Amino acid sequence: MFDINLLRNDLQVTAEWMKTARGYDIDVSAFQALEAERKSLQIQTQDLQQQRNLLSKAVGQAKAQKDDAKAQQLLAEVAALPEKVKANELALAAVQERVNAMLYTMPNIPQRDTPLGKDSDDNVEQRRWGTPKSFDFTVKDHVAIGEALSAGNAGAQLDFETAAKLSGARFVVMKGQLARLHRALAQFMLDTHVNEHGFTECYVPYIVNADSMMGTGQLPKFDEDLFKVPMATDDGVKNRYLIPTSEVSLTNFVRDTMVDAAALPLRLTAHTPCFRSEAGSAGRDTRGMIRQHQFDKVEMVYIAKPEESNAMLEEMTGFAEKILQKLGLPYRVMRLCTGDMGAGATKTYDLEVWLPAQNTYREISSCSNCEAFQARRMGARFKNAQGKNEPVHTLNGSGLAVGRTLVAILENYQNEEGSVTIPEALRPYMGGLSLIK
RNA sequence: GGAAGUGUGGCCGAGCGGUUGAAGGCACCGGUCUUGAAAACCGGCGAUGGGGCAACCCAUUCGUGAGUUCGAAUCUCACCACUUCCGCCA
Repeated sequence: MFDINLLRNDLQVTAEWMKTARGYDIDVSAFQALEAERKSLQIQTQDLQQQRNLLSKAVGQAKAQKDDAKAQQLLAEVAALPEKVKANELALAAVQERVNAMLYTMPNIPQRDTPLGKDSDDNVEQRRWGTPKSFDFTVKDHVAIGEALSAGNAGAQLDFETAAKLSGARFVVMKGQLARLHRALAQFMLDTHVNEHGFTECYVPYIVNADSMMGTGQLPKFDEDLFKVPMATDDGVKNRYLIPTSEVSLTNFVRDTMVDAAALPLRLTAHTPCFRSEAGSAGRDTRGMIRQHQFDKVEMVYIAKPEESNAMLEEMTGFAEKILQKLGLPYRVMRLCTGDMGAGATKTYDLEVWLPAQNTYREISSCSNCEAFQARRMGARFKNAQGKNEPVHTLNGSGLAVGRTLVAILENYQNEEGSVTIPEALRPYMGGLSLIK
């Protein structure tokens, strides 16, 4: 949720930056009018409430003193008040509702040093690691490689046809060693984060309620990207939602809680499937495993103190890079420009892995500092050094997207005769196997 | 699915329709004592929002939402969550 104090205290400057960075128009005069209305209504309402409270207390006192005449007189005096109070309360709630709707639908404010830009073309490269291998044969893409690998009498190791029969487009079936490689990747990532990076491994629900989706910002604005699960309750059917990322489950751990300051930063990780309807991306990446309705991801979430959150973003990004390094996959780190950042983020690094068949780098991880945006929505706070309650900062990043990592391994480690070499780091997870063929 | 019960501040826990934001305890902060610490003792201590330059004042808040009432933590209804027992079950 957008910080209302930025609008109250620094409206012009905030509006200008939001326009420049997000192309988002804050209606300055509408906000000021709404604030003025809220203010006068609130003062008026509270004044009426006070009158009612004082008179009611007096009634109690009179009755305690057995002064019935006085009590009757006071009762006559209050009689008209409750109705007025009620009317004012309703009007105030309506105005506050409008203010909230505004704050809940606004994207977060990017950090000031964010590179300006329209889309991914304007992202700024920070560094590269590894050198793309040169092949002395024509490289195949992961689809061709995987479909040519045999799982014996079960058919191809990578099977989109069967997946389409079962579920439709944008799903995949993996079999045999490829399925095992997929599992191995998730195990390897999780183990690395837990054993070397100090994360707590978590198992989390894949279906969450609307409050959780609201907390991390998927709702109310991005409803159409979510898969809904109608669940019967005593008063009808209510939607729950399949998680589009375990960021939702992990970050909402701290919803409505006072987090112990001494416990910060919290480093949480989980391996889960992610479900995305991919509404509006018809025609993009239709071939292969790059863009699916269901994919696995190992997620990293931090709950941090405000003063350390940017440093934690660097740390988290480094941990994601570590996975790629261990797998020997060339990548580059991009600082996202204003136009390419997600709505909740103030600062984001994307990791892009080299895909030889596409002859380009493709996103495999995204690490963001959301600052207090989600924490304000969630009511996640801690006691700061001054003893005041303050929203925590939340960060999330992929560490990594498992499906896309599998794609990168198939393509970068392919051999001329169609086999795929298994990176050293994964062999312990593959029973010592060094080659898929 | 059936039955019963519970939901109060950072945590535990008391609470009669009336000056109850709510006893008590823990934790925390300040102080006394001590070479230092602990213990003991004294004092302070919820949150959110609003008004005010400020001292301060006001409103809201006892799972959530409606309702009864001049007045609700307390009464009524609905919902949510949790606990226990029974049934079913990977």
